[in-house]
Amino acid sequence: MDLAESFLQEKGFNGFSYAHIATELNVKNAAIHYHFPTKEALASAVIQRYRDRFQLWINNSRIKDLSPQEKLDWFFNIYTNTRADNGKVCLAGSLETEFNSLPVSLREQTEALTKELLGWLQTTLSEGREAGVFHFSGDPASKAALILSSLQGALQMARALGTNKFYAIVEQHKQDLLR
Amino acid sequence: MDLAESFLQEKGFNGFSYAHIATELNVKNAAIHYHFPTKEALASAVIQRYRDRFQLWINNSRIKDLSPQEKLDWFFNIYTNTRADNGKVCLAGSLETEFNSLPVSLREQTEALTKELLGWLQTTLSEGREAGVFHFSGDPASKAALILSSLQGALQMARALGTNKFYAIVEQHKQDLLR
DNA sequence: GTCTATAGGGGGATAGAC
DNA sequence: GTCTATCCCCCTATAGAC
Repeated sequence: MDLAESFLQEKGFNGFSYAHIATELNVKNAAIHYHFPTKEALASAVIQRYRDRFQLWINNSRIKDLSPQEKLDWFFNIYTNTRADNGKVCLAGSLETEFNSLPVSLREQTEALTKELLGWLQTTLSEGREAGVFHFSGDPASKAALILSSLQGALQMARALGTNKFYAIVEQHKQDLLR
Repeated sequence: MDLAESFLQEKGFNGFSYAHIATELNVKNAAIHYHFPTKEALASAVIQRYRDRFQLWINNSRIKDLSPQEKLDWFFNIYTNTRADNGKVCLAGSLETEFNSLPVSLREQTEALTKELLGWLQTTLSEGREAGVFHFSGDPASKAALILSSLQGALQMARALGTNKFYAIVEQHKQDLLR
């Protein structure tokens, strides 16, 4: 599952195969089919684990008790680390790009994951604006979608233009919010 | 080339085949190989045409003489129309997601396309800020990258969450700039 | 739980007739 | 310039031995 998750973020759903994983593990691809009968089942398990992990994080007091700025920094750092890790992209973004060729169960998982990321970000932005540390007009849901879409796009753009472009975008978001 | 361009934006480079195009045209795939010997050559021609088209647009007085706000609206409308057209995504975003599995010539084309989009957007943002109609702090290059990355991500996100989410992001960008 | 072997499909690309 | 026919590779998935 670790390898599948990495491949999903590095090559996309259509870009990796049982053979890639099997080779890395020094087993045959039939061994993987024993644990995950279909590629769809494998990817679904990976996304579910990813969602569970995020829920564990945001419900843990280590994150829950942070200030809005610290929460936002923590969130941005997830993406910075994703970029640093072999130029991976956001799991949600990767799946959305291939959405049209995805099995239905994976589309649902992708939708659920994206909504969970957006929901947490929206709440954090609301808290920060009420506390007077974030400044933006309009609906927190829209601002959250703007930021998440930009982070997804920034990780992709960094593949063509380099990591510095990604950093510039993150810094611009901070400036826009803290103005 | 029209079909290849559509497929690139709907299914990605690895998501379409000669057979798909041939079927639509009621010809055999060998006929396409006569005009474009490799898939790489076909995609490269499509991207080049896309770049040339964009250059024609921005150098045409119909766009060149618009106000900064009108230019930005025109640019946003390109993406709105892309979304309305079968849920396509940005060509640059599509290619960046599959960047790791792309032939070198296509990586270079992707990089060039992205830089051209960013360059025009940066210039337009600069003009608008100098004219006092756009408000943002920091480097126009960073703000341009933020907006472009968000538009790319928004088209992808709309596949999972619907067109309204895309509209909300565009409106939020306008509010952020015109505040 | 992993192996060998293989079925069955799709893909990019080419040869040679017309 | 398009056709038929085919090659060869990679893919997902399965059957059955161990």
